[in-house]
Amino acid sequence: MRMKTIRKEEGPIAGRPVTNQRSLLLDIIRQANRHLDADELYRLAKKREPRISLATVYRNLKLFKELGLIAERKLGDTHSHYEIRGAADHHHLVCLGCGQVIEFESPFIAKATDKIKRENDFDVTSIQLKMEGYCSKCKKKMK
Amino acid sequence: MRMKTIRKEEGPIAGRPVTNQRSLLLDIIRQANRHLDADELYRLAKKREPRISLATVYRNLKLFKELGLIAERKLGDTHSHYEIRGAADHHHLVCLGCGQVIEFESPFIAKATDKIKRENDFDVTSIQLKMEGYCSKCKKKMK
DNA sequence: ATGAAAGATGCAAACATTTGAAAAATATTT
DNA sequence: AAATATTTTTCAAATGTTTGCATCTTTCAT
Repeated sequence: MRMKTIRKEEGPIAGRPVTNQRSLLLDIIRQANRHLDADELYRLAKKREPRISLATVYRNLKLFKELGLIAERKLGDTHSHYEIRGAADHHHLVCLGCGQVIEFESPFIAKATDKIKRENDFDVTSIQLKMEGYCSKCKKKMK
Repeated sequence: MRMKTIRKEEGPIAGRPVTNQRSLLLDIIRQANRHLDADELYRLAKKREPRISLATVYRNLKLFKELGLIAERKLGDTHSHYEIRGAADHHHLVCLGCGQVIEFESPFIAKATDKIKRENDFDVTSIQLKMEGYCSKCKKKMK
């Protein structure tokens, strides 16, 4: 029995060369059930592909994001985290006082997105919504 | 007639020391009717305050953002732009193919924000919403 | 299979932003 | 008005991310 050939259109990385580095990176992100940052991903990848470079990690993160496979999270000031993009998009509310992060979903946002897509005939591959401000505790402290 | 003393609570930079650098930076941002990036702001500020440092620019941009005075825009990959925050919040739709940026407002987003504020008793000082994807032209090109 | 073309990788360097620490400025208390 | 406490500024160094270029790999068409 012959192996079935995988044509490019069928793979998740549509129309792009499938390199070892590329599928390794996507594998790692898929199997990690958490937010990873670029450096964590780089160190995990090095275990199986020791010559991989950090630039390749960044370039592929950018590609995966553009293809809508992962979501980039910029919650703190210093660096981004990445995670597999599941069915429901969720967003973040960040308190500038104590740093707590509240995740939320919103049917209003989903509606807004649909409308935007329709009105502009756009194929939206990623949504980044972050609201910042002060939670009730931190509000009080500041008075 | 005596000059009226300005107490800190009355100024726009609530409860913070009003330094030359700080008010200069806010002035420049106010008078520029466009998105400025950190480096542009730095060079403009240097004309009036030659010893100002880039670190001060960044630290104050961060402060102004937290106070809700300006909005940070992360439209490209490389660096942020900043603008005075007007009455109506607007958001951005970025095409990853051709780079065009469409600004939009949405009552759905406003509703979502209100709800989030109420449900979490949060004081929201900034909203960053960016959608990325492919416009109708770029969609077709990719086939 | 083979060769040409397109695209990806690794390295090093550039760029953008954040941070620690000492000195300076501003605000508060006496 | 002086002394003290608080916050900001500057400089330099560290961190995080992007990019140019030469080389290598994958894909496509024969």
